Amino acid sequence: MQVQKISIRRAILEVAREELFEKGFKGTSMRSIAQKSEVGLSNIYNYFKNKDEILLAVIQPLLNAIDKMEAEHNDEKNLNIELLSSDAFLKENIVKMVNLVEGFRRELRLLFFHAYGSSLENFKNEFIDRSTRMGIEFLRKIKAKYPFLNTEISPFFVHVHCSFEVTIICEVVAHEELSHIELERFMTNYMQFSTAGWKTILGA
Amino acid sequence: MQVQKISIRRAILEVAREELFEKGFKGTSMRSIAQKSEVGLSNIYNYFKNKDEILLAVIQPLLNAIDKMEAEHNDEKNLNIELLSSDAFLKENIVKMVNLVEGFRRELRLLFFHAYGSSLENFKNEFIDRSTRMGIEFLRKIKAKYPFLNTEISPFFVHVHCSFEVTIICEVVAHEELSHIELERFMTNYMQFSTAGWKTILGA
Amino acid sequence: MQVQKISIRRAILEVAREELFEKGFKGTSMRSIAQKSEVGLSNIYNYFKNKDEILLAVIQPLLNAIDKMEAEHNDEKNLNIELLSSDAFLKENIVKMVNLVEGFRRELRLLFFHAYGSSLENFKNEFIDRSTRMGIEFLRKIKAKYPFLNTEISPFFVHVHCSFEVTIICEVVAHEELSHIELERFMTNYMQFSTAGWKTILGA
Amino acid sequence: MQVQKISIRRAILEVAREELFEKGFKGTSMRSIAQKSEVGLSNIYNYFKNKDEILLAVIQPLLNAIDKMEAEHNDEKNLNIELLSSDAFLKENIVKMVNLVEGFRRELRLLFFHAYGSSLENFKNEFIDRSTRMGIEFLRKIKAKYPFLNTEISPFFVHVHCSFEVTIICEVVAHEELSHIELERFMTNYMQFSTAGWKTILGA
DNA sequence: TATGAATGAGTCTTCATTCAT
DNA sequence: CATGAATGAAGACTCATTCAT
Repeated sequence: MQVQKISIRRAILEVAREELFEKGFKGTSMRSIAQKSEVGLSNIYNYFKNKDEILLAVIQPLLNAIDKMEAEHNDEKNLNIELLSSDAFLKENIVKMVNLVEGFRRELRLLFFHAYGSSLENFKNEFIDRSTRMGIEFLRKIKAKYPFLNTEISPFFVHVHCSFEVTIICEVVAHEELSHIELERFMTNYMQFSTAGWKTILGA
Repeated sequence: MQVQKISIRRAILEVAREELFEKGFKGTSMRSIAQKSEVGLSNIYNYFKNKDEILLAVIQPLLNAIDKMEAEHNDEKNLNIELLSSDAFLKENIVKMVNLVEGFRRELRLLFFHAYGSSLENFKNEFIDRSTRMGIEFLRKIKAKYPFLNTEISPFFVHVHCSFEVTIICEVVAHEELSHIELERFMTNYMQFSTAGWKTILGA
Repeated sequence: MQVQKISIRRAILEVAREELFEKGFKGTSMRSIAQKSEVGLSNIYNYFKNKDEILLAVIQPLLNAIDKMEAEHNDEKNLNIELLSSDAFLKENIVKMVNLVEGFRRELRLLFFHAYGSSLENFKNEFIDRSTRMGIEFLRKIKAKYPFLNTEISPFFVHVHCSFEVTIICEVVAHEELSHIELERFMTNYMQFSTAGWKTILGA
Repeated sequence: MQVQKISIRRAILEVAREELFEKGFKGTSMRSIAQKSEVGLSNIYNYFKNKDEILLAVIQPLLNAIDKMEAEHNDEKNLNIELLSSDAFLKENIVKMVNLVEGFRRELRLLFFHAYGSSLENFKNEFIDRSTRMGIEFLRKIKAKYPFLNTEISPFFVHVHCSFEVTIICEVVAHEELSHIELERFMTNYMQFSTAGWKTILGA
């Protein structure tokens, strides 16, 4: 019973994953999930409240990974000026992002590009807003620790910067064909660009 | 006669504009346009071939403005290293973008966020790709003119950079509430950031 | 005025011909005729009562040719037993048919295959019925002239035979790719077949 | 449950049959089927993928019968010259056809005359083509067995002959009013006609 | 004569979800 | 827990024809 229940749930999810990845949220129909998973259409509703919840379940692992990343990012130990402008720090960040992409490419594509019509439709913006708040808070704390820094930075600039980071993720997700070497070159360019930028802005 | 025809076309378009701005392409139904404009549903098809064409008509002014911007941007006279790293040049660019946003905020929102299902669904990506090609070409020419420059820049970085610019537009579009002064501050920050970044990368 | 009227009528017809030949009666829309002939949609109704009448006008030349053929076929001078079973007579008939096809291939295709929805939808059957009546009458007369003949022939057989002749037309129409030589061979076969058949049946 | 499903499917089919027989494929609307069968319009789509599939279901018994006839017709044991020119063989064939008509009159009318717009639109031609291929093959084999026969028969004549057979079916279908006795007389005539024809052609 | 505008009924199909059993 | 049946609103688009001017 319990066992079977789990196996059916899994069957539904496996099929739903493929369908969602392939056709996006709107393009995926409950019917097709039912047929391909060989679970009765209405029975699906015994396992998931609605289509949206299926999407959530499919995306959940990615959501967890993102949460984890956010938590780490927000860690107090990062409150360090040397870290901030060091290549290592930046590199760590970007590598994290790339890892995320490589671990969850299809989920990210679904979440960022094909969640139209679902409750996650605005996830990207919400994520950016969350990051922005954290970024501003971070600047506040840094200022407290290193008073000589210029932190009179436009909150909207922080916002846009967070949006940039998501943009990078999106672009890497979208360009599956990128070779590893091309990605390396990009990262080098971006790090130089970004480090120089931040140094100038912070007056560090 | 002629007058009336135009007036009805206008009536349809006005209603369609509102509907599209409000509910996006998919969310807008021909029925609702017909009802609200008090034009017979089938009669609409005497004025527009299909729903997509209505969207096109609504978006056209924006499309024209974008074309114009692209053309200017691509102008040969910009092939100048001093311009490139000058605040003035950058500022001009960003101001153009902001103007575009202020003139076509709702159209841009429609085009970039709610064109799902229409022929303009991929406009953003196509625009970025176009910009990328132009950007790479620009770097090639600049290199020819100033051989000492480092232009070994990852094409994907150029791509991402173009994507950044679109991101800025999107963010400004999305944040209607931004005060002019906050916008100014953002622009200052961004220009510093960006100029420093490009200088470093180009080794200029 | 009068001149122009005729020229417009002609313009409509020319376009309609193409459209009808290409897409059949149902597939041809008044709108497309209007657009391609550059005549106002509603103006067409000043020249033709409705879509059906356009079809009639297009088909008219063929209808005339068929009428003429029917008239000849029914000519008293054919009331001759030697003619009946002679190759020459048969050959004449079949050659007439082939000529008809070569002169009006597209019209025939339209009339026989793509008149669905029009008043000519049943032309084929009506034509066959007419031919049948004539055929039966012919047999009656022949019997009067040559009493020894067996003319106790099933009326339905006559009907089917007429249907066969139309079938031949249809098949020749449909197989545009037939070489002349292949057609000749077919005609030889058919004439042998048919002559032998009729001789046996008539007991001649 | 299972019972009801079948009963509803049957209800739909019964109504659809009548409608299709009465008004043809194009003339039959899903709406009318829904209303007359008292099944929700969209519910119909739980039983049939689309209108075409309903037609298929209605026609299926006929299709099976035709398949069976084709298979028998193609049987090796028919490869016999005596059979070929014997009345018995011909009679068997034609009787089969007449039986088919009497068993499936309305289906045949639907299939041959009113399937416009469906996937069976070209069934008649496809059937004739299939028969033609079989006929030509048959002649080839017969020639191998009886080398003295003239089998230099125009492929197009074979084609037309197959078309004739279908024509007979069509005509019998169309003339419901035919008495049995009239049909018998027709068959006698046709057999005489046809036997004489083939004998002459084959030089047998 | 000519035109643009209008009509209105019509087409098939899709979908997430719920209900009764 | 499972199922088949049902729902009902919604979707875009087509067409021959007529009307008012």
